[in-house]
Amino acid sequence: MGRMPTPSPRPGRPGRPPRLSRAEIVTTARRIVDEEGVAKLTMRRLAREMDSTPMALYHHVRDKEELLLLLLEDFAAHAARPRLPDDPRERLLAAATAMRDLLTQCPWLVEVLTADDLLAPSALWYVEQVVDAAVDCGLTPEQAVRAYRSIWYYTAGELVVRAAAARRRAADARPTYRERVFADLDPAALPRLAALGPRWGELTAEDTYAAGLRALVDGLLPPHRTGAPPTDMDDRHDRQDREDRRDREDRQDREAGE
Amino acid sequence: MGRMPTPSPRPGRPGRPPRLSRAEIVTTARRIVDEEGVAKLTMRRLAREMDSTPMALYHHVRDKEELLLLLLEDFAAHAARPRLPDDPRERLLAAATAMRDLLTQCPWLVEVLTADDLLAPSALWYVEQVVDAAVDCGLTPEQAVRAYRSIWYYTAGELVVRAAAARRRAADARPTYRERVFADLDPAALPRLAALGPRWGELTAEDTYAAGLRALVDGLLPPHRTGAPPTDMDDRHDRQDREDRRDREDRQDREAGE
DNA sequence: GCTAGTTTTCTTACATGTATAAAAACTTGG
DNA sequence: CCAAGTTTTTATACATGTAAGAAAACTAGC
Repeated sequence: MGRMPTPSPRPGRPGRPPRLSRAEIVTTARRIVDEEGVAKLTMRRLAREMDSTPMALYHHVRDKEELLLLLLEDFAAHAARPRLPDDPRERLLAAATAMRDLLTQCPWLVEVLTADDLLAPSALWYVEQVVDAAVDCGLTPEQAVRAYRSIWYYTAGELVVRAAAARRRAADARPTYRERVFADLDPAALPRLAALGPRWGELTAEDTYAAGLRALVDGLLPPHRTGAPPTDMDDRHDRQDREDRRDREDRQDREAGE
Repeated sequence: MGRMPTPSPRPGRPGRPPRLSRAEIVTTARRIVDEEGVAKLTMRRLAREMDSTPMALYHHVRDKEELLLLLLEDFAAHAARPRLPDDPRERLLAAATAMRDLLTQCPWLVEVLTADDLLAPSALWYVEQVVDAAVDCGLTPEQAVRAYRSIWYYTAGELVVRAAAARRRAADARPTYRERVFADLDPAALPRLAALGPRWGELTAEDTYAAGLRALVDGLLPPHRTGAPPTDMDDRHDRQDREDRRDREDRQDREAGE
């Protein structure tokens, strides 16, 4: 089929003019993933969809992993960035949560997560917000990076584990291993787990990301200096508005345009 | 080659007598991994090593993933379990750290981690210890399980990310993507990260597992109720002997036999 | 010994990611 | 128009996990 190779194939350029482009590849890949799931995205399928050959793709993309990373970049670039609270601690929590929400929507992420500890360039915005908020909470830049790393480990782990659990559930409920293991626990050797017994399943199904994140952040940041610890269990609405809030808002507004 | 199929092939059993066994498969697989790395462990190679065919393996093992899980089980079963401190908080930290140390030694783990949120049966001992310690710290069993899950996410994430980083380093230092991304950060959009700049690399190389774990546990457990925090930094020897300590020790001793 | 049933093994085949090398489609300089 | 150089595409090939089904090697009943 006659597709435009690319609006401007750079006229004076030597060599065979390209019929494919990274952008088109990513677009097509995304369409396949959106329509039929990431499992259907194979290099051959993608090539066929573009009236090309598998190996032609490899001149635009190093390997499939890079393709998935580009997919993530594309997704992150087009995602709306949330408005973050002013209080630095809440901002940190919100940024981390938003990052996690974003990544949860990317089914191809799991295969990329095991391959790169950082994310697509567009996702770095979230990293920046977390680090910045941590500094505003009183950490040094170095401590803030370490704090971010801990949060990232926690987040990445949650994503990987939950994605795996979902995949396993999808693969028509095979009662493998794990179920068998938990069926016959030795109460003498593992009393706590045996006592939990069948409830383990429902407990691990809970979404505890937010609670765990809060705990982690509690431990990472210097102690709260809010008024009365016992009474402010849910004072997440009272803005303390301590510092340079305006600066940050300006910055955010400028970048929020997508 | 004439190998014993298995000492006792259950004499009265109908059907073709097996030449392979799970145990032998796991043993051979482990040898290959130990000698030449997990990359060399393929179903074909494993079969050849046992004078068999790839598909014969599939009657003893559901798929390669289960094989890797069995490898982990084998490893965990033969690993020495550490003696844990008495203070429940320190015990929790020690158990989690020991678990992580164990898993760090399993190069095949990364491919399994994305597939199962729990581990081999033998590794459940660590889970039990963490949950038990958390309960001793004052959490309800439900809270303890949630706490364990948070710790597991953190631990799994760290393992996955670090393994990926190591793999990337091994694949002859290709300056892909990530490096390029961090080379040209926009200081206006990402001031914190840009300011870190080249130091990001060294900071992410640090091993901060212990610190992050401590922070997480700090946040997960109810506040410390030790007498004078500054003075008893290392009172891990003064047994508080609150509860059934003897029971636990007995239990531990019994199982410590490798 | 023969047949039926059962369990394990083997043969063949397919889809996948991707390495290697050849071919194609251009540009530029003669 | 032709030769050399450059970039993209194609053809072919290989290793991998594993599905499907045939074959082999045994036991029990006749």
